[in-house]
Amino acid sequence: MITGTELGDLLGYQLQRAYLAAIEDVREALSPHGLTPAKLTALLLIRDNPGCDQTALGRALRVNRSSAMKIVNALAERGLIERRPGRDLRSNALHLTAHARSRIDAMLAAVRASDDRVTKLLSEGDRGTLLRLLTTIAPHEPKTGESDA
Amino acid sequence: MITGTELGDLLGYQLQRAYLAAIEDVREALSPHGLTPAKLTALLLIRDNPGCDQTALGRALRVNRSSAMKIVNALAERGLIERRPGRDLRSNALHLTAHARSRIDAMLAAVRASDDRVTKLLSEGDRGTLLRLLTTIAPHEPKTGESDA
DNA sequence: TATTGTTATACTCTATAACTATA
DNA sequence: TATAGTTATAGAGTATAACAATA
Repeated sequence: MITGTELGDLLGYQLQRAYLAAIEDVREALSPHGLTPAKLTALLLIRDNPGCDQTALGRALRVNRSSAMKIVNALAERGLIERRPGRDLRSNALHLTAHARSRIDAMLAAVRASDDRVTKLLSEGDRGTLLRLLTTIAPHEPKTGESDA
Repeated sequence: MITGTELGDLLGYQLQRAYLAAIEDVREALSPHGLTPAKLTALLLIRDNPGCDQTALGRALRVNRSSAMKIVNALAERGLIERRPGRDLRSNALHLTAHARSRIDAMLAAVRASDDRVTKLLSEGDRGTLLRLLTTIAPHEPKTGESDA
């Protein structure tokens, strides 16, 4: 196996390696549920913000309206969300279906089990520290706005 | 801005957010050098493993031979690496060009500056801790092997 | 038989741009 | 004029599958 001596000291590089390990694990963990990690994220955002529109969802996911629509379409096709009339005639209000509500706990359990596998070499304290440091790097704040046309 | 209450406690989710923040920054930092982060990683791996072949490079990058070739082609087209005769008539030995050697320090400086920007809210000690925890999650070991046909 | 490089092809994700219907 | 949703199209990155040359 070839390696890079200098690479290991680069924080961005280690961040990517850890991210790739985590995404691979969680993708596999969610595949029996028929969802990708990104689609579950969208589902959770809709659950926590019932009635939000597609544009706001896209902003939270950091994708543009066109990409947000593909995700919403996929979730709607699977019967996990529905588009209801929105605050005006242009916008949709997104809501979970009863079917999604009955399945979302199992999906979250799969994600938590994946988190545990990925961090199995860390102590409980280290996990908390890691979560804190990562949250410092990418806080939960509104960002610039969409770069749409 | 909509947010997910439960999302912030998921380590994989925070890992992704931090990774996306970092990759966006470093991609911009490297764009004046005409390289993506993945291509600089390949360049560093070749520098640290002169004479390696494309298959070994692909394994280190966790992509298959076909994808590795695209990266090698891109670096060769930019005059940063060259294919020399390898250990047998099937394989290439990859080497940096003098041109790459003259530029790689500036590229690394750009990456380190990006690392600093991304972690600007962390103390020096926190940066070391983060690097250690991330390395624990994804150690530098040989993995399974390529899933090629 | 297995391996290296290569090519062709397809799939996923995302972006840009334009259109429509509202506001 | 601006906004929400939609559609068509294109680009980047990756994967699979096959082939030729070599081992």
